[in-house]
This record gives sequence, C-alpha cells and structure tokens, in this order.
Amino acid sequence: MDELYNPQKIEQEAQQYWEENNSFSVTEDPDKEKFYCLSMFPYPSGQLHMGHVRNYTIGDVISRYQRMRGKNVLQPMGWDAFGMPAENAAIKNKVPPAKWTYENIDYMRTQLKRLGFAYDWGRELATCQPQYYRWEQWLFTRLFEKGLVYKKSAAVNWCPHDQTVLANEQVVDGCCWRCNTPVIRKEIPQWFMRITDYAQELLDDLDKLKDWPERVLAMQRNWIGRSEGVEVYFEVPGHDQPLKVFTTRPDTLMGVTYMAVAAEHPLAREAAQGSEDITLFIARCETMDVSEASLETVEKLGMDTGLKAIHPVSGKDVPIYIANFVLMTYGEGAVMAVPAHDQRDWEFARKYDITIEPVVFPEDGSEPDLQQCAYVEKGVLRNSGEFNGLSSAKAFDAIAEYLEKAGKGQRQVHFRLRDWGVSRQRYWGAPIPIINCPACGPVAVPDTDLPVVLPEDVIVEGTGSPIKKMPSFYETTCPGCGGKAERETDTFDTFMESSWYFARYACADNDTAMLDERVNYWLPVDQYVGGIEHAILHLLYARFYNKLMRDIGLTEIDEPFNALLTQGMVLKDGSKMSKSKGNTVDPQALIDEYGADTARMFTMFAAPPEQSLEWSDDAVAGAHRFLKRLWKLGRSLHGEWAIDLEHASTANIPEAPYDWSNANEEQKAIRRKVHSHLRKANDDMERQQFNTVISAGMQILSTLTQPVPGHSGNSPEEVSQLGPVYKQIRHEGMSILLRMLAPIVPHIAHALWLKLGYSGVVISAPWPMVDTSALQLDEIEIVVQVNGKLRDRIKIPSDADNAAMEKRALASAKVQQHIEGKTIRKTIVVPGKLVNIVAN
RNA sequence: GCCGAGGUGGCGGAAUUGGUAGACGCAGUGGACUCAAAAUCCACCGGUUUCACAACCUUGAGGGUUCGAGUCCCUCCCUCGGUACCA
Repeated sequence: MDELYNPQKIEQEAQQYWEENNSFSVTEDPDKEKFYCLSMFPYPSGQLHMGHVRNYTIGDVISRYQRMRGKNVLQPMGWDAFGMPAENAAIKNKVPPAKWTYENIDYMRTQLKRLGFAYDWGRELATCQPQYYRWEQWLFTRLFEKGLVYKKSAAVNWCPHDQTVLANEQVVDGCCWRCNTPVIRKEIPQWFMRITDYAQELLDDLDKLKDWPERVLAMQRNWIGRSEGVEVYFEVPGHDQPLKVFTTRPDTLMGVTYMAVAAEHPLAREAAQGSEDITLFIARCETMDVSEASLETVEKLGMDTGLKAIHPVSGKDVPIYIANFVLMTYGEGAVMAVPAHDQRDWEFARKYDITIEPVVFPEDGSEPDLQQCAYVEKGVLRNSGEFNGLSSAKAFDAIAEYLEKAGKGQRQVHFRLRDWGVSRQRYWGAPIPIINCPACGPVAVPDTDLPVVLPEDVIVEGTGSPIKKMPSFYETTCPGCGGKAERETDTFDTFMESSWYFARYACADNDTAMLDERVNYWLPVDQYVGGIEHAILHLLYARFYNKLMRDIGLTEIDEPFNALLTQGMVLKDGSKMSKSKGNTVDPQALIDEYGADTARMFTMFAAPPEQSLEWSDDAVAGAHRFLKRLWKLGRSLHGEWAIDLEHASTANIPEAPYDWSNANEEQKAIRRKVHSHLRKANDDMERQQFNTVISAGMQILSTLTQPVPGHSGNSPEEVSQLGPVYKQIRHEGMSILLRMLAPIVPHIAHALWLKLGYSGVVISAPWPMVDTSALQLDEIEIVVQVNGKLRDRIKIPSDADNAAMEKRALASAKVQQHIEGKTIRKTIVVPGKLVNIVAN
C-alpha cells in the first residue's frame, strides 16, 4: 500500500471505479424509497467557481448520505446555458455564443467530474439545445391558447447611443456600461405570463413547505405581498375615464390633498401639451433606470399638472401632480396621496407646499406633531364628515361601502406581485414561438413547426440581436391565413428554462413529449440545494411553472421542492465572489495542488452550509493535513493488520465481527468517545450541519491515534505490538469514521475502505450505527452555580435524582464558600446537567 | 427606500429546547526529532488583576425579562443578499 497520501492517484482510481460500474446511474424502482437531490444547475461561464464547488459538494454529501441510508438516489446535472455573458463574450472575442457556451460546458463538465460528484450523467441537459427549449415553446403556445400569456407595453432601459436595451446590471450610475451615455426609460410591447392568476395559490402553498428555511418563506410572502384595500375612482372633469387608485388605507381618504401620476400617464402627456416646463419635467423623469431600488431611493420630484381630480366623497378639487416615483407599468400608474398619514406623501407635500390634512388621530386623544413627520398609525377619524368618530378599522368598511354604493370604488385584494415579463430583446435565448400576422395578430407557432430553432452561426455586435437583422429567420407565413408574416425576434427570459429543468431530468431522453410518467416517480425533488440569491425570483417562477404544468396535466404535484437548503455566499474580502467583481478564486488550482477531497472537505468544514463562507487560502492546509493523518491510520491497519472479516464480507455489515467481552476500562473509554462522536455526527448530518460532522470525525481520528497506556508512540511498529482488543477498536473506529466521512471525502474513503478488508465498496455500505451500550457511564460531571455563576464541577452517579444532585452540590466546599452568610432562597436542578443555588 | 439574513478570541467557527461561552480547525508561541530545514509529533494559546489559589470582565452598542441570556423582548449601529432584464 502507498506510503504517502496521493490524492491525484486515489481519486482517479475511485472515479474510474464509479464510471466503469455506472455507480450513479439510476432508474425508477417502485420497491425502493426514492430520493431526488437537486443542486441548482450552473451557468456555463467558463470555469467553476468556489460557489459551485460549495453548492455541488453540499448536494453530493446529501445524495451520498441518503444512498447509505438505503434510498434510490437521483442526482442529475445540467447547464443553464442561455444568458447575457455569452453575448458579451461574443462581442469581445468575436466567437458565436453557441460555440463559446458549448466549449465552456465541455470544460466545466471535466471539472465537475474531477470533483467526483455522484451524478447520473446520462440525464445531462443544456437549456440551449433545441430538444430542450422546444418544450418550453410548446408549453408557451398552450398557455397562449389558455389566455395565460398576453402582450402589453412595459418599460426597459434604453441606451440611445448603442440603440439597445440594457439590463439593470448594465446600467451604472444611470449610464450605459459600455458608452457611458445616460440611459432612458422606454416603453415597448412585451409578452407577459399571468403569474398573478396564481398569486393566491403561490402564497397559500408556502404553508406546505415545511422543510424550507423560514427566511425564504418570509421573503416570498412579502414579495407576493397580499393586501386588502379599496380601488377608488377620482373623476377628472372633461375626461371619460376616472383616475383609479388603490389604497390599503381608505380610512384616510378624507385626508387626500393631491394625486400623483407617472410621467407616462395620459394625464401627464395631456398636461405637457403647451407647457414646456412639464415636457421638460417628463423628460427628466424618463432619464432614470427602471429598477425598484433606484426608484425608491431617488430624490422625489414632482410637478403640478394644473389638472384637478374630484374627491369622491367631499367633491373638492384635488390637484394632480406628476411624480418621478410613480411608474406607469405598476398598477394604474397613479396614486392618491395623504400627506398627514404617509411618510413619503408627507415629505413630498412639505417640499411642494401642499396642504397636510390630518384625519386620523391617536385613540388616547393626543395630538400628533405633523411638523415632525406623518402620523402613520391607525386611530380615530376626525375632519371626515359623516365618518367622524369611527376607528380606522370601522372607517375602512364604512368608506368602502360608501364608495361601492356610490359607484366610486370597490374593495379589492391587491398583490404586490406583478405579471412576469418574459420578453427579452436579446439573441442568446429561446425564440418566442409566436408569429405576428398583419391580418390575424399574434398567432402561436403550430406544434408541427416546433421547435423554432435559434440560428447559431451568427456574429453578435453591441447594437441589438442578430436575428432581428436576419430575414431568413423572421420572414415567414401566417399559420392561420397563409399570408406574409413575421416571427417574434425577442427571446425568452432565461428564468423560463430554469423553471422546469427539475422535471425534465426525470425523462431527459423523451423526444416526443415535454414530460412523461417517470416524473411521477421522481417528483417532487426531495432536496433542492442552491444559493440564497435565488430565494425569490427563481424559486417563485419554478413554483409557478410547476403549477402551470400540473394544470395542463403534465405533473401531479402542487409544489416541486419538498426541502430547500439555501447555501450562503462564498465571499472574498467581504463581498460576493463573482466574475463581475473580479474577486473569484479558481478552484482548479486547489484541486491540482491538494485534490478533490481537500477541496470538498475545506468547503464543508469552513462554515455551516447556510452561512456565508469567507475564502481563505491558508485554511485549506488543515483539511489536507487531516486527510494525511487519516491516510496514515488507514495504512497502519492494512496488510497483516487487516482484521479477519470472513463472516462480515459476505453480509457487508461492518458491525458484525467485533467481540468486546474482554475490553478493559481504558478500552471502553475509547469506544465511548468514538460512539459519542458518532452520535453527534448523526444528529448533525440530519440537520445538515456538515462542518460539525467533520469536527466529530477529527475527534474520532484523534481518539483512535492517541497513544495507549503502555505504549509511548504511535508508529506502525509500536502499533503492531498492540493487543487484539486495541486492534479491534481501531478497526471498528476506522470503519465508522470512513463511512461517516464517505459522503464528504468519497475518494479517500473508497480507497481506505477497500484496505479494511470488506468485499463491497463504501458507497454501498450502510451509514454507521451508534452502539448505545458503548455510551453507558457510571459517573457524570455536573455543573454547580451560585446565583447563576459557575462555581464548581462535581462528579455524581449517573442515576442520581434531583434531591441527590442538590445534596451533592451543597456539599461542595467551593459552593459553601460562596453562600457563606447568605440565605438559600431557591435551588434549581436541571437533571443530569446542573444545579443552581440562589442565595442572598 | 423596502424585504430577508448576519455580527462570538488574532482568524473560520461551536454551543441542537434559555442551563459549563470559545468544541474543531487555522494562525501564533514553546518543545521533541534533524548537521540544518521542511514534514511530522507533543504542549500552551480570550482579556484584566494575582507569586499562587483564585477573582473579575467578555458573544456589535445600549436597555429589559429571568434563578440563569450568545440564545427571548425593545432601541440603535455596521455588514451581506434580494429588489422583478446578472444568474
């Protein structure tokens, strides 16, 4: 056996074994409990980064652990292959996005294989393949027929110089990231999916997700943002349509002193006619990117249109302002403002000297100081005519009822969630399968013409998608009337592809249907693992897509992901490792120097999975040292040291062969430690805290290698003189330790397991069991406190009752010292743990 | 701005239900081995006071609840993630 730990060699051997034996390819087996473990697939950016290593190691540890627990484990892998970086690389390097992407996939696949992940590679998919995206196009046409998709105008960031749409990320300080031209907001027609039709169900079903982190559920709940309120109609003289606004505080209606509309609102446009000031102001409002963060943090600006709305109750004139923080595409593009009871309205009113009219007052009769800030609490109404004296809650109903009776409003459930805009004016994405016919309007591409294949042999420039300039792509005939028509040249948001890949893995080879009956065996995903940055958008869209697929009869489940583990970020120098920030660490160097097991172990040991992990080059060495020590012990048990496992090798049950009847107290103490560390590791494995599983493993190794009484050293020569019981202890301990660590460092575990003498491989071995008889103790140590402060530790019989514990605690000299001259008021006993004596 | 997390030694972190703060590892210091170095092994390793025994302080800051708070409550500060076209 090799003297030195040689990760490159043993990892290659283990991986070869798995490959030759198809160890991780699975099929549906109705007799076995299935376990579908899915890690979020990567964008093929070029190389794996540490975030991938962390994500995929977590998924792999869970998969291998579940396999050792006897489950039929599916762990697939694929590529989220459409996206902007391919276009950016194409512009920079003059390489077609497809070529760049497929080359990246090939390289990253070798990196994943080098890390030894237990994937069923037979199910690999890439979302840029027509055989994948054709089904998404097919589903979209079904949804088009069902009326679940529609076209409307929506704002995008537009660079007037490059004549192109910019992503929010491509807007830096309000300017284009390439040419630094100030970005403007532009409204263009786009396709939307009616996710709001599912808002209530998406909200309600969060309650079914018992094994999701509470933080993710909370974020999703707030994102969906259900609120009950009233839609109020404000008549505008000379206009047919009233100004419609939604409010959750109809009780403050009598305090409305102005209205605010978006710059794109028809009333704003109207006011601009003949007013240069307003025209300029609207232009200024449009020079802002469309992100919510900038919308909410920008300086609030407004301008009076001179137009008036009629208050629906008082009949008074209310001035209509244009405001830069109201967006046309959210809701109705207008809001009512109550400066006395809303802080943003209050600030705006102070700035533009608009009346602040208090109508809600604290119930205790006090007067809020509206010179300081708005009074936003609920209370009792005044200055509200017939509603005076009502509480906010009662006024809500009374005013809603008044408006409904008068035809000036109606109660409404409102969601913060907006419909999902899926159009992108980009090249590297799945073409939207719609044909625009001058006679028939938008028409779905018939099934027989799917997929609409994206041409891959293109040159991408900085000014718009190449397929928009390619008549061979967009010129076509209408499937309805046969006349000349044009294809949509927009492509889908890449969140479309990542919203259903989890289901496609169950039947990735099916070329006649999107999904088949195999999804009913594998779905839902039992454990989903991915970055916390996907807590809202990706997970919400995937949940939505699952419901769409269910309602079309493709799946049977309500929710796609049973349990969710959101790993923390991998940080370097305090911020997220990302290509755009240029602070990535290439894991390849780590693998080349130390091997895959060290890389895996480091990422699992450095932090618990849900916390962020600060990268440190130095800390890797400790993980590697541990593996070297593990190798050394494994080596010492090899050869003539291998225990007789004749009867164990047939059954492959490692617990079987040991006989502890001759063990002495020291030997029992070693076993007690090993099994108590194992018990800790079991608990931690179940709650997915892998760093302390490793910590327990380190302590087992250190327990096993401690010099034993009568033997000074730990060299193989000295160890070889140990008696048969010590030999058994080490063998049992190693058998436990290797299985405990096998999910985390599978290669070294594979190699050393074979040396222990078992016939099977460690991936097929069962997870180790705690021998509870090894844990028994005659005496335990408890803590004694006086007034909550630790004063002594005493040993008591393990079966001592509370009274005995108290008696022994009071007998302690140190305790006596601290209670001298005081009266004992109370004694608290925590069985088996602690006694606290309260005295003064 | 809003929503969601996090803040514990020099560093990463542990403390599972309110019950011994600092497990395990990194770095550091001292020692063994060596001609020497590397590697390896052993010991020490939060702060202040003390010859010592020991005492006191300490989980971002301030307050509260409790016999007892890193853990629960309130206020504040800082960092990170998301904020709908980065994925």
